Amino acid sequence: MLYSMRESSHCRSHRDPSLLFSSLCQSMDPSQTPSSSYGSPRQDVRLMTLYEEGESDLLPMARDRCNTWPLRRPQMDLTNTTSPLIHEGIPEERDEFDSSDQLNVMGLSMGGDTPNGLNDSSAASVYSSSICSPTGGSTSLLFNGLDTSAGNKKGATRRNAWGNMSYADLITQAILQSPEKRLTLSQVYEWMVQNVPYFRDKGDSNSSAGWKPRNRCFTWPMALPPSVYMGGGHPSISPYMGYEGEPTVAQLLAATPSSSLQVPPMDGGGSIPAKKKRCRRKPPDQLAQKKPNPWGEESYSDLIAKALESSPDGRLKLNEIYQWFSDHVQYFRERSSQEEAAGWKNSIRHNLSLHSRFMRIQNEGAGKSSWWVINPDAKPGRNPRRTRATTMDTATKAVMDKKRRGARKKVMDLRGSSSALSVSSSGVGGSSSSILSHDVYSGQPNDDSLVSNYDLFRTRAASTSVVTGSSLNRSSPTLDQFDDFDFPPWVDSSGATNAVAIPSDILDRTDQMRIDALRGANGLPREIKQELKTVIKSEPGVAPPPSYQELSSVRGPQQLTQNPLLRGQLMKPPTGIPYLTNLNSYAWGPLGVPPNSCGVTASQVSVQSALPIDLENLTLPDQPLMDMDMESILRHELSQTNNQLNFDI
DNA sequence: CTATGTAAACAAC
DNA sequence: GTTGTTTACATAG
Repeated sequence: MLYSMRESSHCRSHRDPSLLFSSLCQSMDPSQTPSSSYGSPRQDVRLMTLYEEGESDLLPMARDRCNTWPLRRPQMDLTNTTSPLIHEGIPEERDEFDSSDQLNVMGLSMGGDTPNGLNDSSAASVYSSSICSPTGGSTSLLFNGLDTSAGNKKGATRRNAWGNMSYADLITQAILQSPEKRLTLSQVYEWMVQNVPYFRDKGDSNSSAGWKPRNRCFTWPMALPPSVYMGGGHPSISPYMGYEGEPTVAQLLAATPSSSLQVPPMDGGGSIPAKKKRCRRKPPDQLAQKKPNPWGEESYSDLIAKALESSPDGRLKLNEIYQWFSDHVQYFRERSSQEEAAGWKNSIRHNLSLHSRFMRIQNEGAGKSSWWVINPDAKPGRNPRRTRATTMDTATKAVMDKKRRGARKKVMDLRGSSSALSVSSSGVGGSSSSILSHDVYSGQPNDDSLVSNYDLFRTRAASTSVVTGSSLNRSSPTLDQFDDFDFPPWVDSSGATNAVAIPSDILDRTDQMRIDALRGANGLPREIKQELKTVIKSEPGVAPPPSYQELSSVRGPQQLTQNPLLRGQLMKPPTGIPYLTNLNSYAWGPLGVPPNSCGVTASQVSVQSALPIDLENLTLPDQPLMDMDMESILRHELSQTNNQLNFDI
């Protein structure tokens, strides 16, 4: 019961009345009181509403972290409380409460503001049955009239944050007051919100959170002093960020009802709160401002982009981005305290990670934060976000399944026709296209397929290992979603190599894909060159170079296509790499773009110049990425594995 | 439906 | 604690 507040309090609980109690109880955190709504949730001691209303002699115990009320007691058998059925009650509700007392206290604590009153001191604890609504499938909670509280009455020595009434009593009241003596779970919730001040304060519209307290919302303004951009001196700041004169959002918000701003009403009375109290909700008067955010029109990603663009190097570390926000946007400056900034900093990080518009470049040295840069291949304006795994699980996965079936069939056909599909590999560089950016996944070989596939498969592992190399262990647990994908034999289900291992030195040297290395391709250590020769000259099957998939698993597709640090002076053809000529011999176009550009090659080249040289060469395509098909992939792999396919089908 | 904002879990460092 | 990734959800358009 104590765990997974978020999970069990989600909408699921609305469908399962058995979760009512757990949900309700999980939502009870005595540390979350209105008076502490802007404090740290981890602060320990709180004054509860009731105490603030005159019973401060009954102070709660200080505790580290408690998501329920009351504390677990030793005699409780938690195994029986993890998912109590509603008709069973829960231990907390069974033992110590005097319903009459609670009701009286309840009436007192509610200050008489309950519309229907709570004067029925005979109300019993709730032991309800449930029936399914024939219409909406919503389950109604019925008060079945049993009063089992008689044997459990003890002194009313305990208080809840909302008063002395137990949940059972509250629910009882709710049900008894309903015309039909039955309520759906959501109606019970609503009743709570409307009739109990404590819950009213917790009536966050995020219904999945129930009354899970969210006592911090620093990203949407309260009624605060004027919030304006501080864009002066920064030409990248658009005029709207502005400056003076026009009424600010915050000013407009000053007259906003607190219910929409998560300002806890401390009066404990009267007003029926808005049902939806998501803190982001814009007050009506702000809708007319056409400012989607309290700081202005620009999104986080827009601002991040501005920050990066305003940087001399076009790159910033995370904390520098933070600082830019604070320095240039008053809204964020006004929320610079650690606690207040947590929200918008989180949003910044979220946006950085989420948008293909941004790229992370591993900084040198352990413990140093990365550089963030604008993805030079990002389209102007909006760029796609990564597709979420849920999408992957549904439509895309269906596409993948279809593709996979086709691939299997091809493999079987190939096997059947010949075990020796003779080597027709185009050589080391001939199969450099990434499976991750191949239409194997999307079936939409249009211009967007590269991006979309990248987005789709920019997992944590891929994206992290993209540039860092050494951070391969920083893998995403969500890679599990690919468990069902038949990785090629050289790639195990987690994306790592299997049948054909990546030479460890190659993996290790992906660390060289760092900002410093990106500044020039000259001066590569002699030993690396030698390794390069060794790898490249290796015979297939003896020391096969990593296939495109392997490298993709290390580098990811994005960094195959871009390296913003090579823009400008860095976007020049690599020089002084004579040993590349046989593999990297394309002519450079006038803009440093190889003539065989297929839309991604321009930045491919730039990346290659920044890679450890062996990796660059090993991934050089001498045919456009998009021209690869499954058959050529298979042929290539046959050529690289002594003509033995080892698909684990 | 998409874009965005917000919150949070989680992992690596 | 910071950084980074990801998921989930709410809201606006």
